[in-house]
Amino acid sequence: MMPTPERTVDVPQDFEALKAVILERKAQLPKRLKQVAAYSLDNPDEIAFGTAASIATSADVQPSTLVRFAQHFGFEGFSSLQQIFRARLRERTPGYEERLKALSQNEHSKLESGSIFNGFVAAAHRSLDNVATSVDPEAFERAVDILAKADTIYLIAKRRSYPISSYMAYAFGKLKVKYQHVGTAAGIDDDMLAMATKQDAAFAVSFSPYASESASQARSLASRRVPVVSLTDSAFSPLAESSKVWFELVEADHAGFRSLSASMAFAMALTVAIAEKRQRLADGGGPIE
Amino acid sequence: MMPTPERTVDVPQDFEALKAVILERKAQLPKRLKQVAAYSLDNPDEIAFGTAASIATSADVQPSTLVRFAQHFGFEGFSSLQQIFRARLRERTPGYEERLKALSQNEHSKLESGSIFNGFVAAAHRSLDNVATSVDPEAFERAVDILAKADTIYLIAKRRSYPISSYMAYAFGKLKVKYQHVGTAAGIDDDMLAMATKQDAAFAVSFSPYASESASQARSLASRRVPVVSLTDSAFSPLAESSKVWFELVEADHAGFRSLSASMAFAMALTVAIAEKRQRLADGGGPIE
DNA sequence: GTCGGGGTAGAATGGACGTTCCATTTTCCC
DNA sequence: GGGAAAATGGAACGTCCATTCTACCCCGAC
Repeated sequence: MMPTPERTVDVPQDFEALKAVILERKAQLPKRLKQVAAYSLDNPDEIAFGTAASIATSADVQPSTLVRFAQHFGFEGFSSLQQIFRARLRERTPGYEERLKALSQNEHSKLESGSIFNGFVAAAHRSLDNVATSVDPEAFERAVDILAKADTIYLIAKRRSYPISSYMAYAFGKLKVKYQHVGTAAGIDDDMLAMATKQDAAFAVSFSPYASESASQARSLASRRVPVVSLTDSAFSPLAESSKVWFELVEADHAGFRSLSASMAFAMALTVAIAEKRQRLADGGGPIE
Repeated sequence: MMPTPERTVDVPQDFEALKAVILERKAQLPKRLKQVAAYSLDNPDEIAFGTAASIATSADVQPSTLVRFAQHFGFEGFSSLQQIFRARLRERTPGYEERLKALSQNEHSKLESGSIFNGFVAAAHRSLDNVATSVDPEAFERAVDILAKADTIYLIAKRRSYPISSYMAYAFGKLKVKYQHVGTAAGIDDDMLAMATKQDAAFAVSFSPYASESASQARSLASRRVPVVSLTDSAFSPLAESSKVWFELVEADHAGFRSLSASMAFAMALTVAIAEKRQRLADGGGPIE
């Protein structure tokens, strides 16, 4: 009989390790065990809370298969494997709602401004969460493509959107990407835009209530076949119709003041992605490929 | 005998509701049940995962007390109360690390720009998390106080910080707070600042590498007893020494590009808090109180 | 002082749980 | 195609669980 104690050393001790091991050995697992492997990674919460019997039914295997599965990975039985799944829920970093709730319970009661501060942080978190799922990566790729190929990038933004374009202007400067910042000094904007050609491109940002200037400038550029990429907050935005690619980005708000965090993160990502693509186009733009 | 069905209507169905009910009735609970109430709110995870026996030991009561506790709140038995605690963990919004990990597993492999995008969103989240804990609410309160009492607020920011002050300028305009935006057109800045008096105040933003102008402007204002509030990224910032209140805010970065999300959220909160305090000062500034 | 009733502890109970075992089926190698 | 080894299904088992029940205790009312 083989002594058991030494086996315990390489048993996964946390969920990530377990997941890695399962994934690694999944292919070589027998049919039923593979079934359990798939189920366990797809429904970790069920494993954490369910009973062997209920999980077995749900995964369409026998309870004994669960035990064998656990033992295959070095656990003593199903129960000890289940501990890993429970620990995962215990230790999971709490959602920011909870973190901020905890925060506001501590600080907010002390000082009124604290709640304002927490409110904006929370709104920013929500916005970022939203943008992470709502931006279509393919559209993003197309936008990067258009702007990376442009000779000069025209940045169009007024009022609330202006901080975004001014960041991009700063970053483009650092990254040596040719740009024109439209919206700075009134009057010369249209003259500036009149010089744009098909070889250029524009990036326009406008949120409701839409600045009519931005819309008409975008329209004018589009009519002269200058490609326009835009960032706005609604499909009905006047910018959308003039744009080759456009992104809908709804910022969360606190007390009616909309966050800019998601737009900012988007702008940074776009800026860096453009610069990076330019780099590659410049390097690979020669004879090869 | 009283029919049971109607009792089920006011049984708490989620953790928040349960918590509220427990808190509400806690004071009037018998000794042992109060003990359980305290334990359950302090160790919700234990309730979720433990067995009645283990929880009873840990809370230093009898298992039967747990059952009575559950029944006191309208549950059929301890197990159904436990479901509430389990659901709480199940439905807890996952940490954004997990969300983004999941996201990047889907999208990133498809498109390279996706990873840039996700990276910036993640950096922004991290920044926000950091700022939520690092900003001292009392310092924030003092900053609000100084700036709310100022006649004119001078906004000082260059380069990377400029988008932040330009947002504040926009918002102050909307909120009818008198301000001067320093850093727009070169040359007239110092003339503008020369007009500042003790009745005014300044808000300066500068991150490393610090713009020497911003530092010297802040120093000049401070020497003339114009109160300065500043936002910077290090205790060694030249701004700190000139400031009555200053905030250290370290932004997370992705690929070397620092986020602006936390600074932006901070700026928004400060702006709105100032405006709100001004409102109150104006209203309550009269005879009463 | 004792009576009554809510509160509690702890043993009793019945059911469900994880696990084990073995007969059967499947897989793969000779 | 036969046979051994691995994999599987399903029943059996002993344990531990949540719950119930009953006796006891405490504490205020009369």
